[in-house]
Order: sequence, then C-alpha cells, then structure tokens
Amino acid sequence: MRLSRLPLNTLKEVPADAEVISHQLMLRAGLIRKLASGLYSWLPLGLRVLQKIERVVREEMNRAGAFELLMPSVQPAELWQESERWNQYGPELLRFKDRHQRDFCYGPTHEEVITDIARRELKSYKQLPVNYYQIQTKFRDEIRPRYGVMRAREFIMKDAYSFHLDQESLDAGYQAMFEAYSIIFTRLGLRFRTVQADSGAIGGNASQEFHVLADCGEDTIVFSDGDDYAANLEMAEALPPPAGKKKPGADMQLVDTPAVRSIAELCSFLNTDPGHCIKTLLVDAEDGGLVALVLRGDHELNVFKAEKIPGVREPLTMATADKVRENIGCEPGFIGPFDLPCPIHADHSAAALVDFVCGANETDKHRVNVNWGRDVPDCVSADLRNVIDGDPSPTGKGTLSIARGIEVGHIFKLGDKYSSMMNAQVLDADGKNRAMLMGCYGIGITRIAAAAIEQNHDQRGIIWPPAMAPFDVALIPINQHKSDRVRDAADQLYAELDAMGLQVLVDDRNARPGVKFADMDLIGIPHRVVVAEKGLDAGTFEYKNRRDDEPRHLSIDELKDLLGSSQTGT
RNA sequence: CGGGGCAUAGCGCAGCUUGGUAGCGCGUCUGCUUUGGGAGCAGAAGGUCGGGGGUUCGAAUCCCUCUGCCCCGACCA
Repeated sequence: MRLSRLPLNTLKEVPADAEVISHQLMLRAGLIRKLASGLYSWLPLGLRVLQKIERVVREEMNRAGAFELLMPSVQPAELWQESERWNQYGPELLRFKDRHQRDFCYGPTHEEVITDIARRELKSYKQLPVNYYQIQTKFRDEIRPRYGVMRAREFIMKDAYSFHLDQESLDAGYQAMFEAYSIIFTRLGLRFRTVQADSGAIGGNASQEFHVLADCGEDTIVFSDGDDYAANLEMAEALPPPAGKKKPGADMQLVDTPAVRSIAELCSFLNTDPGHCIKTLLVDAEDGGLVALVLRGDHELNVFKAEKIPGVREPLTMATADKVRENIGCEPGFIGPFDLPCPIHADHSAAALVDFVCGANETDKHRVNVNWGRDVPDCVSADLRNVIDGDPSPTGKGTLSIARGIEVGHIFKLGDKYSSMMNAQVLDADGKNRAMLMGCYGIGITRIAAAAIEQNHDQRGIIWPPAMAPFDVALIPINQHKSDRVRDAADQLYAELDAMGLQVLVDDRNARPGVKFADMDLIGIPHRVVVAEKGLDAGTFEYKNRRDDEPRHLSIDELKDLLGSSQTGT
C-alpha cells in the first residue's frame, strides 16, 4: 500500500475529549472518528485492525468446530416478549417502531434470535451439539459511554451460542470455548486473566470472564499470587480472620463526637484507625423494615454479597436519612449495633474485633472499647465485604492482589433458560422432547483494539501486537523523490516483501524523514525498514522493530529471513 | 437519573468581565528553498461564533430557551 494513496490524517495534538491513552492514540493515528456520543466510524487504517482481530477469532472459532452465521441486528419485540426480557431489560435496550407501528429493538445480544433459529432448525439429538457464531454490530444504550470504543454504545461483538442435549455435552462445549478463547487472546498478544464471574442479567450459572489487565479498566479483578485463583471483585470471597479472639480490655465509654460522621473524621477525632472502628449500615428489608450490616471501618460493603443476605431487599437500597431518624432516633453517621429494631448481620472481620469504636445511636456521640457479647449481643457473621489487597486467598494459597481489567471475553453456561421459555426442544434417543441446554460466548472485537493499545504503547504512539497490526512492515524511502536509486530499491524491496505475503506500507510521500518516522511510530507498525543512499552504498537496509531503540543494518537476505520468521501465520 | 463544565475555522485554543461586526498555533492549498526525527520564507483558502428567541442603533460578548458534547457521582453511616 502506498501511503500517498491511503486516506490517512494523523493528528499532532490530542483531541480535547479523549481521556484515556487508547482513545487519544486511536484518534491521533487516524483509526477512528466520533460521529456522536458512543458512536464511532472506523477509518480504513482502523478497519484493517478490526479485520485482523476478526481473522484470528474466526480461525479459532472454526478450529473449535463452531459455524459462522449472521443474524439481523434489528429484532422483533415478539421474541423478546417470549423470553420476558422486553420488560426486564431497562433503557439500555434501544426500542423503536417501524412504519406499521410494530415494536422492534436494535439487538444488544442475540440469545432470542439464535434460540428461535435453533428451535426451527434443530429437531433431533443427532444434530447436537452445535455451536453457531457471528460477528455482528450490537447496540447498548449505555448510561455513560466513555473511553472511545472501550465503552461505546454501538460496537462489534463476536457472539457464539452452543446447543446441547445434556449437561455433560454443555460442559465439554464450554470447556472447548474456554480453550479457544485462551488461544485467541494469546495469539492477539494480550496479557489477560480469566476470572470467575457473576452471570448477571443474562442468566444461567457458570461463567468466566477474560480480562485484559490495564489501569484504565472498568472492572476490578482479584487474583492470588499463590495459585491461579482469580475472580471479579464482587465474587471474591473474603475469609474470616484466624480464630483466637483477644480478651476485651477497658470498659465501654460514651464519648462526644460532635458532627463527626465519616470513619475518616472519626479516626482523626479519636486518634484511632479505621481497622478498630465499625460502621453500621442500614439497608431496606424485603418486608419494608430495615436490616443492619456491620463492617470494619476500613472495609467496603459488597453489594452482591449483601443482596444474598436473607431479608435484604433487592436491589440493595440504603435507608434514607429520614428512615434512620424515625427508626433509630439519631442522625445517620452515629449508628451502632445497640438494641437495633432490626436483624443485624456482621461481616466476619467486624465480628472478630475487640475494643472497637462505633456509633452510639445518639446524634454526636460514639462509643469506644465496645465488645461483642459484653456490650452488644453477638450476632451472626457472614462474608459481606469486598476483599482488599493483601487478604488471604480463599483457596488457602497465597495472598490476593487487586488490579483493573478490561473485559474482552465472557463465557456462560446458560442451561435451559431460553430454550425452556422459547420451547426449543429436540427429540432424544427415547423419542422424548427435551429442552436443549445452551452456552453463550462473547468477545468484544472493537474493545480489543482499544485494550491492546492500553497495553502496548509508548510516548511515540501505538505498538501493535503483530497479529493485529494494520500492516506488517513500514517501508520508508529517504529522499526518494530525488534519488532514483532509493526509489528503485524501495520498489524492488516492496515487491519482494509483498511476494513473501507481508503487508507493507511504503511511505512514498514527498515528506521529510522526521515526518515519516513520526507517523509510522504513531500508527504502530511492528517492523520498520529504511531505504537510503547511505545504506545502498553499504549494501544494507536499516531495520528497526517498533519496540527497539536502535536500528540494525541488515543485508537483503538477513532482512528477509528476519521478516519471514516473524510472520504471524496465515 | 443527580451534580458540574463546555460549545468560536478540520484539530487545539484566545476574544466574552467592560457590546462596535473575529484572531493565534497546528493542519490544508500555491510558489521558492530545505530533506535522517513532526523544516523556513512568502502568499492563500477556510467561520450560520451550536440552534431559536429577546434586549440594543449595534450581540461571539448581556438575558431566556432548546440541543449537543465532556467530566464527576449513584456505600455518608
């Protein structure tokens, strides 16, 4: 490809509304342009990246035995009413009517459509298992789109759906996808972790996410240094502290703490630390009353875990200040586990404290040297909090670390949720109708491009992993417009590399060398070859990998060997 | 949804307080010079100042309104 013909505009300045590095670089390198909030056009250079990602995904999905199909992005409401998701899904589902006033939505996912296909096409257990996949545009009307294509409203996703007669087959199909995903993300050159996840709104039971580790990631993931345990923060189990309580010390005292509401204020006022305080959170109960949740001052409530506590209303709702005053008789901020008119659940760590500080259930007062059993009744303890860095791993091996991750893949065992509701059955070997079991498996194609940049960039620009680079080789002739030798040598080298199957971008613009170097560095092509008079005199080409600091001077054979051996495979 | 901010040339910004008919840098185009890390000189094109309404002799500037975009928050106990 000749750069002089490629419609590419690079930017020196960073567009004002790009916050994270991948968004900035994608705009500067001319990969994408914003059309509206959460909607992006992919320009020719950017589309090449997407196509490289798609190629790897297709190859591995096909290798795993899945079959590609293509479903409409626009879907009729009837299917969503059948699965009851027309009502369950919130405003994230983009709904609209056609000219006949019939309801449709722009598909955020395709469980309904594929289940409809399956119930029409699959009649016999002999046709199972089968795995269909597509690479399709989706739309989710996100509350707050951000970070460019990382959290866009319209995005491209590879989604796959497998159908099985029994659990054993589903387990095997799920495992095959797990392995295919690991190969895909490895081939794409991403540093990733798989984590146990909540299966959330889509339904079903087992579920794992694939996260690319990056500081700007929107998900918090937890992993152990002792084994391969990894989980979403919401799923990570906090172990009770080791048994062996210390004996209570001094007697409980009431202290004045005027206008001291937060744990931080309390600690500086009383000169103590959050680990010796407890906070008592009141949340709404299912029966309209309250439930008290007690945590250590340095811990955070885990909403997901709290919603599992019997009696707690879902979704978890904090009691209003008015409700606190009415039921407890004090301002929020001064609540303690004394004589509360509701059930009390303490986190394991809070339940293990001795001589702690807590609210007195009187405005502007706290109590110190409080002890369970002695000053307040013992209560049931449970795992209610988010794990923190340094907690022991729930597997008993190693300690936990917390990192940010970008979710690029997610696999689920859906079971019969959709097939039952939508009547997707096959005849089994006994001639009986059975609901098929389903798995579903997603990969965020567009998000991968951004995630890769978050992991692979420097001050000069993007450093594409070879498998998703828009071109393999950047060929830079120096002063070609006034040196026939340089131009001819570049043309010939271009032809030879092209014949080897390499995708070469030659910068044939009449530009100064600095401009060419800067642009090629910005757009992140893995290999750079410079053709100049100096090198031709010496019989060499100048080669530099995008990650190298200094170039090397190679003969044509050395160059071809090096580039040939680096090819990512076809 | 709640809170805050922004909207002036393709991009980044100034001008607004104190009203007088729009400017800087980058980019783009032309010419000459230059050519190993985002060149220099000279010239040029490009703007409904987000939309609508109002105040005024006169509005980018003041007022009202609409729209778009960005950021923060949704665990204070």
